[in-house]
Amino acid sequence: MPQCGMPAHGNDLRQALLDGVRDAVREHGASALSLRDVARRAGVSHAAPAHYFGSKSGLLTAFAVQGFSQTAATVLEEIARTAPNDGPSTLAAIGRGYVRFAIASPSHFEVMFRVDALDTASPELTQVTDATYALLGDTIRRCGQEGALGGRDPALVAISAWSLVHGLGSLWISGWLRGPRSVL
Amino acid sequence: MPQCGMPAHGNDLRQALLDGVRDAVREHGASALSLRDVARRAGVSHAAPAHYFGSKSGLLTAFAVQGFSQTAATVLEEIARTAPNDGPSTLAAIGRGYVRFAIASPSHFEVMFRVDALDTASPELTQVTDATYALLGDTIRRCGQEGALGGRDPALVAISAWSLVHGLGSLWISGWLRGPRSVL
DNA sequence: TGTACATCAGTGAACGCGCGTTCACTGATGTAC
DNA sequence: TGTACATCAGTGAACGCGCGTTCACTGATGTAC
Repeated sequence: MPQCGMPAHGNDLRQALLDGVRDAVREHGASALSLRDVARRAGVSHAAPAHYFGSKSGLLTAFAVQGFSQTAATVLEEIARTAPNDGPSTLAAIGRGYVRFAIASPSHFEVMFRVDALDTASPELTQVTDATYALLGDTIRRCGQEGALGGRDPALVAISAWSLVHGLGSLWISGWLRGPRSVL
Repeated sequence: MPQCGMPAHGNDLRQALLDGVRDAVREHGASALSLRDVARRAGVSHAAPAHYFGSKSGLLTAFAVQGFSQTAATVLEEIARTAPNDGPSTLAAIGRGYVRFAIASPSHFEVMFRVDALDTASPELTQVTDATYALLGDTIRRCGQEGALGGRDPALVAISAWSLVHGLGSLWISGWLRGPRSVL
């Protein structure tokens, strides 16, 4: 936390800028995001973000990386509080964690899948997405070993499971499942 | 179709502008879409879109309306070629149609769910989304009447079914299920 | 303790750009008589 | 057939704006001696 009344510095400012992205996306949507707005929210000059993140896509990529690792953390948390510890229970826990994160952090979730706005070549991004999704693959493989897939293709199970929770998170965020225009 | 070499007129131009949106979104993503680029693609002055659609959000809303009615058309087509005609088969056909449309028309699919860029108050939009999603509700109600829900809450079945196909379409479009960065 | 120097986080002014919208207009088309 | 008029789709110039990026700089902090 920055000292009271003082601008943030160092890692504080880095985090303050990422928080600015989160708030700006929540308020105006990811399409309308601007570096200058983010800098304004963090209370620094509009050139500061470039100093830390190089460019707008660098900032968004760092924000997406944060989102993926928070997703992993939420998922692991959900697994940890789950019993029994078998494959299908773990898979269900992953799903709950994924949706919980999407609903709790819609700005992150939205930017994470705005592929056209990210530096997809970023090693940090590659690493964190690989780590996050390895969890899913491992768990489904475990389900297979435990005979819980009933002969289904593990890859299809993975795609189905992921689609279900990803769609649920997306629809919730875009508002079709709640509010006055809810269709259900 | 406009005559060869001549600029489009009337409904032709309207359609040419919508086609311009489709191509621009496909090439640069929905975030980067500009009225001027769309007009350039349609071969008209940059003030022409305003003449037909009033504003940028008017253009995007018209594009989303087109997307929703094409979704409905694809779904109906898929239902028509399906036998038998019972609730569950129809539900599966709706899912296939939905995903088929998303993959065939990624630009439309993307804009349809960019809620923050649309005139959500538009009566045309309200009407076409209501009509599209009524199909889902009706079919699930039919499944219930046929005893095919096994006592499940119809609303939850609807959300699950929609989440599954929506997530599949979204993930496919954003590229996580295909290409060199495919995680599966 | 004091002096000189290096570092570097963050500044602020400047740049050129493409944007969405507005508006008076043009010129082709259709209608009335 | 010819003339006068109305319509309106689309033009093009102009507007003010906020944007992302660049860059020489400042000034606080830390280190060497």
